[in-house]
Amino acid sequence: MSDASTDSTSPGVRLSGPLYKDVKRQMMELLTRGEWKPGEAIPAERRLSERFGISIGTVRKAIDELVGENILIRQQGRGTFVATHNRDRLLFYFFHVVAEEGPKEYPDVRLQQFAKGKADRVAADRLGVEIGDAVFRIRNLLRLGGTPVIVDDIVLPAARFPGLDEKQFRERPSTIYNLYQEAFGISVVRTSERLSATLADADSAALLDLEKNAPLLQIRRVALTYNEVPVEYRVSHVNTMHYEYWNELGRS
Amino acid sequence: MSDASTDSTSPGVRLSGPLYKDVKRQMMELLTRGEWKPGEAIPAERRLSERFGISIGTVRKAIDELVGENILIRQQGRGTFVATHNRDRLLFYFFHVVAEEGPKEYPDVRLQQFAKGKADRVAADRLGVEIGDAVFRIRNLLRLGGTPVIVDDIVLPAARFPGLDEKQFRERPSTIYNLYQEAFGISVVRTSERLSATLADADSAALLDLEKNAPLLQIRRVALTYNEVPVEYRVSHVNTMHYEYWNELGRS
DNA sequence: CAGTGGTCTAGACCACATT
DNA sequence: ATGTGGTCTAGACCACTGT
Repeated sequence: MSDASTDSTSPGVRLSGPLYKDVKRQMMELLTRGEWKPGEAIPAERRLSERFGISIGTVRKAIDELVGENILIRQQGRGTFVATHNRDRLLFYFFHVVAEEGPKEYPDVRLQQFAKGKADRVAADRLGVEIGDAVFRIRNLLRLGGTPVIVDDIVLPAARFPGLDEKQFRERPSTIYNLYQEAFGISVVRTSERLSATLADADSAALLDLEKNAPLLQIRRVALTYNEVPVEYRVSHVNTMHYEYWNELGRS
Repeated sequence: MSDASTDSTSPGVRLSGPLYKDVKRQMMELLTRGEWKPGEAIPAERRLSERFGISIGTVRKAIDELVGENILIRQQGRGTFVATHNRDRLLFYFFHVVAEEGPKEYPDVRLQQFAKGKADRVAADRLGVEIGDAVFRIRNLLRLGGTPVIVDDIVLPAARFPGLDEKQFRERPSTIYNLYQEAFGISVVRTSERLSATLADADSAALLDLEKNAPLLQIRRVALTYNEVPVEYRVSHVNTMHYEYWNELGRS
């Protein structure tokens, strides 16, 4: 219990710095390797403290950080679970388009296009692949309150989504990120977005039931999984006539 | 030092729930009342644990939460300080307009207008005051990389900013939020923003050196101080030709 | 009831900054 | 050398969930 370097759960070597950071890193490896799967409970804190041969408080500190990054979820009396992508999580963390007044709505997603293609310069750069590498291109139209509000153009690196087909997108029971997680073991943990104002092109205008050159909010998003690895590039165009992009600053 | 209910630093009554939440609440009161001032160090953790008659770990947990809300700042070996508004903090937490490529820049702010007026319906609603209450209206033009990029229209409730005048805005040495804090004891802790796409009106177009009806990113921001009290309403219009609004989701 | 996470304690020692 | 926050320990007890 004392020598971590001979423990099967600790493939890495204890290098330096705080012990709880090392424990956190080891837990991340278990997650990345899929030994702890989304939706499952991880071992109890007491058990982990015994396994790692450390104090329970140190285990808690490691878990605290993973909970803070929305990778684990604590539930008093039940256990600590690996986070899954459900509707509520999407709505709470990743979907920031809201009505001017009233509660948050979940969008009605309709697939418009599904195609295989090659990565252009921008997508390759954002996804960390080579120009010309195989990608999937998906276009979705999102409705809120019954009217079309958002056009999503998604680019996925084909190498990470082997066998992805249109059917999976149509039959998706929950969110898109849930599909990535369930079917391909890819958990989106964080996204980075860049927003700008543009004018509607003919395509977007038609889909969103607007005049050409109407003002649209453009969102360019990169979705990242564990260890900051990019897995999706998405360009959204939002009609902000009745909906807006909501954001809070200074929370962390 | 042992009985919190007779201690001058603990005016409230211990009601229920976790002890550290109560300690946090008491520390918030000290901050709100100005007994702990921005830039100053608060008493050492050991001293606080003695003063409150509790364990040092419990004090740390209360401080942890305040640090997480950017109200206190820990510095190992030096102490724990009440957060101040300097350029770096603004840039890091509250200024999200960045160049498409390259590092973050601090904007060059130029005052365009300063006037006293009455709150309209929207401003009154956002600021939690009555329609017709006295307000200050400030217009700033912000330059990045030498060119005008943002027009800020700021509304401040006059009641909270007694004696504010144009001179203070012109001679401001640091950020606007620093002025609020230094001159009026108002610490902006968090902001809530709503973004949409609009077309430039004649005024904005002239200031930003654009054609009328050019697409602009509109940001409507409410700035909040301790306990979610609104203190500023601001509408920004951003030319996103060469700069964009940057955001990260899923961090917390 | 047993098992889980949540709170709280009372210390020890470490890393860092200042004097 | 002193004082600060940062880490880590080894427990106790509480609050909650499920059986």
